[in-house]
Amino acid sequence: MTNSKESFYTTTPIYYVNAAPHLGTAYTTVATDALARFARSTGKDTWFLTGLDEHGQKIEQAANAEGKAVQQWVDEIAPEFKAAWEALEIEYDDFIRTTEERHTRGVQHFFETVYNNGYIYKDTYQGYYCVPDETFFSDEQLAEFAEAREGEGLPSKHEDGNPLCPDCCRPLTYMEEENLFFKLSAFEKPLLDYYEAHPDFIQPDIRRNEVLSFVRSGLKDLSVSRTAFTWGIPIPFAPGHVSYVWVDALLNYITAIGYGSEAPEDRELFARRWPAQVQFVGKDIIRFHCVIWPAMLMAAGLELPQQVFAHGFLLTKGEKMSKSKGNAMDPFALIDTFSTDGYRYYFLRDVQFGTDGAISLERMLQVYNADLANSWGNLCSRALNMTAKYLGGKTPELWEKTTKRLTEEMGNPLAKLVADGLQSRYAACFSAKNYSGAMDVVMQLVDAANLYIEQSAPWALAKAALVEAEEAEARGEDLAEATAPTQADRLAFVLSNVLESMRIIAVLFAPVMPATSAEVWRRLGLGDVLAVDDQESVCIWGGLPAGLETTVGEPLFMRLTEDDL
RNA sequence: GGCGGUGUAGCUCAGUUGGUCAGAGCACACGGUUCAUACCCGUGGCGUCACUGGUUCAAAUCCAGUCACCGCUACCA
Repeated sequence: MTNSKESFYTTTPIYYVNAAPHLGTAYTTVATDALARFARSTGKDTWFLTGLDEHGQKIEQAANAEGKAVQQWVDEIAPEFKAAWEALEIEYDDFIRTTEERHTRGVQHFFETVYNNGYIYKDTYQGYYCVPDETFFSDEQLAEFAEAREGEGLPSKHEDGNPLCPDCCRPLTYMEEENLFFKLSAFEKPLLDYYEAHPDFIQPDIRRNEVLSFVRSGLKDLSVSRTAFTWGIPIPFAPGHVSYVWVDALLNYITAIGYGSEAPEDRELFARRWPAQVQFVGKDIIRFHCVIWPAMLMAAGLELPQQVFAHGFLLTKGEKMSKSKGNAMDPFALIDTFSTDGYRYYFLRDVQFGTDGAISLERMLQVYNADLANSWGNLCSRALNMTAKYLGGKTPELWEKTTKRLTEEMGNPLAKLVADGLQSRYAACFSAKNYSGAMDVVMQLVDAANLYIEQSAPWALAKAALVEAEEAEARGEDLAEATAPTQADRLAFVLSNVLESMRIIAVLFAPVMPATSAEVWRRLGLGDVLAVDDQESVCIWGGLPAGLETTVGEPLFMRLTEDDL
């Protein structure tokens, strides 16, 4: 443990095992992974947590429906998620499941602590309950439904006087259930004060505003225990009660890093990791993460995470999916077509993180071909080919020798672009979770490198160098002793600039496209592992050593056509 | 109903505090080039900046109103 480094703890929500990994969960997880990789590359002591939410009535029912023991059932599902994350190159540091002992212990510790702090009390939950749907409805929900029904001239009550279920229109039953309640209402003011004092706590601002207006409208206490089923974490001081799943689930963020454990190493770990720097959530669960979660932490006397960042939804509206070829928007199918890196790039590049984004196969194909196959992949191809053809497959030896003179003579737009704050612009985008902007910054260098090749025409320099060599030989001169730069020097200069750009591009693309960046690293002769912990200095122009053996290799990204979809 | 947001080229969107702000990328068309994955480079848009009115020497950019679309308005997760 390198305690001198700054700690960076980031999380995804834990996913409910009731549904298989899908586009949405993959989106959150990829975004978190990219940020974690970026944090590592800037030297942060990074910890990336993801996991599974395995409790609750639905899980119990789903397992029962298949005639399996619940634990066995969730044990069978968990590997599906791990396989999905592996396919997406998700480099998590810890994977927590809420059925683990460390989690149970932490949740129970939390309940006892908050109970002792006076924020939990026993009361009766009263309300209308839909037996077939197994759902309680609030007075507000019923009133809204009744209004809508009456607006259509339909009855909102059954003959027996009970209201009808807003979901299924069957009559509801009045129920009473003894529950433990969390005094959420007590935190209305503290939360508002906290939001006020920490404007970045909830991001983007749109979500922050939503939360603000919600909390300002008043908070009601929250029922945090259930007695109707048993698949949950037993509450120590309330026999027969299990934790409400959301309370259980939210606590994973701290139980995974030692909360509730008396062991010295766990206490140390917790002290080091908490509070988290960034917690990613989908916009549908901000209330739990921006209201209930911070209130829970306050009640337990713990610090709040520095930021909860809510991303938008991926919309496929209007998209005619190619049903004939199977479920085209299944992550695994997309990875098969576009590769893991292509998948990761598309979702982070083409969708503004934080707002909803329209995605489609056609668009994905365009972005993949334009940015990855044509621009970045082809740049590598042409540069490595020319290096092999003109320079014998080695990075040029001239850095010290003629760089300065040739820069004065020919200019160096690539070095200038990099020196002009490229990496810092990129880093600023990552700090703002603006993945799209970060990718745009890198693409600027890719485009500039392709343009540079076109304008400096290494193939012409190669021919000129041959001519020059022949003429020198005819005169009996040795070009190696020439004082002025030769055409061969110019050729080497141009290609070394391109290769150096590729090195920096690979470093900057690595958080989003780890596999291809590592491959470019290998082809440049820089080694089998691309591991950076000081991105800023690694991205200073001129870091490519001379004399490395380069490899041409297969195209990084195969161009695709609609027939491939 | 209340609160909030959005409406800019075919598509996705940039446009800080009002004055080269009418833009970028993609897509499309044509031309050039050949190191490369039919790739790269260049050229091409008379877009009412949703509509109306107002403030100003000057508004996509501020104000008012209208229209359209969207989000939130708590306990399945």
